[in-house]
Amino acid sequence: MPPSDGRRARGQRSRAQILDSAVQVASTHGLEGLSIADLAERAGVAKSSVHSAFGSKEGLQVAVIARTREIMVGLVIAPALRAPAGLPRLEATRDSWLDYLAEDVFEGGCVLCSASTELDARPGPPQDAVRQVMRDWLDFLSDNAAVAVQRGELVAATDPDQLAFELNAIGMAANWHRQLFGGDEAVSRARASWDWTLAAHRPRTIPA
Amino acid sequence: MPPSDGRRARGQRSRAQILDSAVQVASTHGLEGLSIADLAERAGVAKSSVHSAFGSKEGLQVAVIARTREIMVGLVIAPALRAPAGLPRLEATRDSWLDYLAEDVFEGGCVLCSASTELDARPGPPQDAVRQVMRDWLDFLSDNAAVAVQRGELVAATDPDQLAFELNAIGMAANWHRQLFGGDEAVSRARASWDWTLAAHRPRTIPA
DNA sequence: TTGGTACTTGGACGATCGTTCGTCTATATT
DNA sequence: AATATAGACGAACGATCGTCCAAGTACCAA
Repeated sequence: MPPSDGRRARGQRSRAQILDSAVQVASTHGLEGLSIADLAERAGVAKSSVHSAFGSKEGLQVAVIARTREIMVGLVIAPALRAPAGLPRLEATRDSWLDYLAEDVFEGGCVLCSASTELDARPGPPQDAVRQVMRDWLDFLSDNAAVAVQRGELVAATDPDQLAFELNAIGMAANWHRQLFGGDEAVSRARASWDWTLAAHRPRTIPA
Repeated sequence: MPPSDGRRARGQRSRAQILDSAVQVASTHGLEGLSIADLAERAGVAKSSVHSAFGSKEGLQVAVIARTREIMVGLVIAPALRAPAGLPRLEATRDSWLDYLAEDVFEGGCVLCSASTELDARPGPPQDAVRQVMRDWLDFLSDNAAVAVQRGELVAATDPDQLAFELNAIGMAANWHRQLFGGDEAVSRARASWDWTLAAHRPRTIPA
């Protein structure tokens, strides 16, 4: 409790601590619903400390987006990268993503989903940040779809960008449905949709 | 300018006027971003007038949701009802919905899409209102899918609720993608996905 | 040991928030 | 014509917002 450790280390640790609770708050109250005073109280520090740690509320929002990206990469992308690029990696992404949603990592659901919707009409650095994150995410899906096509795991007629659009739509809808209506129906439906969609693009297979 | 008309009529007209601009503001700044002072200034009335017209900010939010539902019904549901129930009505819904999105009726995109995401972790009357609206919407899709199955327009193996989940996911993703990235790519991709998905469930047809 | 740096703190700033109140006027009712 | 009412109004409420500033303190490097 007393500041026996280095000020620098303590500062960064404090910043990370604030950020983690900020991510949780943002998942339920949105990026605009973040309150510096509230975060300070949660972390047990002065309000001005929170402010100076991020420069401004906008800086805090950008930091929350960056931190959320880190978490998402660790929980969804990293496990998928253990599978070979192409169709296996897409299937692994399906599993890691839906598991991530089913486990309610964030109290209010996927922060990137809500943040990208919240900011989609409000230009500025936070919007730029979340747009880039989602762009990278769509590219990740599209790139693996392209590899799958190249390897013959999916039919040549498959449009990688179109497939990425559809798979992302299903996952985001799963988060939306689960948060709004509750239960496990959303995740199971999303899994069925991913399976169905991928199967429909496989060669030598007639979709049921 | 001078209040020559009836007070009652003027009151209701003023309320409707405020509500319409509130819907526009909500599409960009969210339901929580609504400011009574801002709406009063836009309508040229006193701040207290706006407040008393809706009772509270929460009442204003519920009224905005109800008004948005009316607009959506008029622009999306009503045109679709001119087509026969079942597959034709689903296809008409695809057209009216995607046209509605492409025309940018709301500056910040579909209010129901953003509101349902914004409120999905904040219980209360506004959340109840938007949940019911979305429930009705999903039922509308599901009911027509069921009719289509019953009439043999879609294969018997089709799960109406599953199909409604997927079609809704595509449309909401279209709104999301269009708002975040701009352009017409989102709408055209959504149209292709609707077509593809419906075609895949039609009998005697092998999806390409 | 001595500066300089990094971080925290409490206090205060103006602005804006939703809300409440008393009052006035034009309308509707009788 | 007399009365009740609905709507709009301006002023002010306390609370909270993000931001800024001056001071204090523990760390680091010289």
